[in-house]
Amino acid sequence: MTPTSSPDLSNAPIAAPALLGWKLLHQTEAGLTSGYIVETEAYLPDDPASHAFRGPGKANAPLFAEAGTIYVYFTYGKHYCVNLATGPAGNGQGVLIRALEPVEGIGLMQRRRGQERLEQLCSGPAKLVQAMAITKDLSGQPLAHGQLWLEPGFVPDAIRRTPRIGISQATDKLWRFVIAGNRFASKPVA
DNA sequence: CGTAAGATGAAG
DNA sequence: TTCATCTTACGG
Repeated sequence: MTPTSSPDLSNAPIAAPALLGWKLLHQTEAGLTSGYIVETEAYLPDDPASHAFRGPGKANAPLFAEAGTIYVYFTYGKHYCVNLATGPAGNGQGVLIRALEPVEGIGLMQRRRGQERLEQLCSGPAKLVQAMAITKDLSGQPLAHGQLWLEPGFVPDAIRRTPRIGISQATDKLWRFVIAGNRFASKPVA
């Protein structure tokens, strides 16, 4: 099976595993950084753990935009995380990008993170945002070549599903997707 | 208005 | 296990 030219973002639980293996790229003045997506989570409109659950607000509006819109949120007083909106416009759902396998701009990412080990560079939703220097300015914008965009990578041979990390509601749903055995995940799974 | 809790990470 | 440190949502 070969990668298609764009991932299926029609529905979060489909998009989340479909995004695994895709390369996420970010271009800044400092340089290009990129990595293969190795861990994602799906969030749905009627999902109490989702930022979209209580309807559109100031910060979460991009989740209700058309598929492929970038949603960057701030949390815990110091961290940013990045999502891609999925589903039709008006439907609040998306996929949280939780970990990357570093590919390009590794030196730049190491400097931004103050961290040498590749396994710790992008092994968490806020880590990869820091490594790639993704900012809230991108929230609400579409994926765009030369800014933040996706390119085909590889097709994972095995994907594991687990409960999502860091939530207190809907913990029974298996909406976290990880490439089996990948050592760049936030919490690797066999 | 005041306040609590949050899709986290790093240090102790 | 604790704490940093800010935004938003919700209660009074």
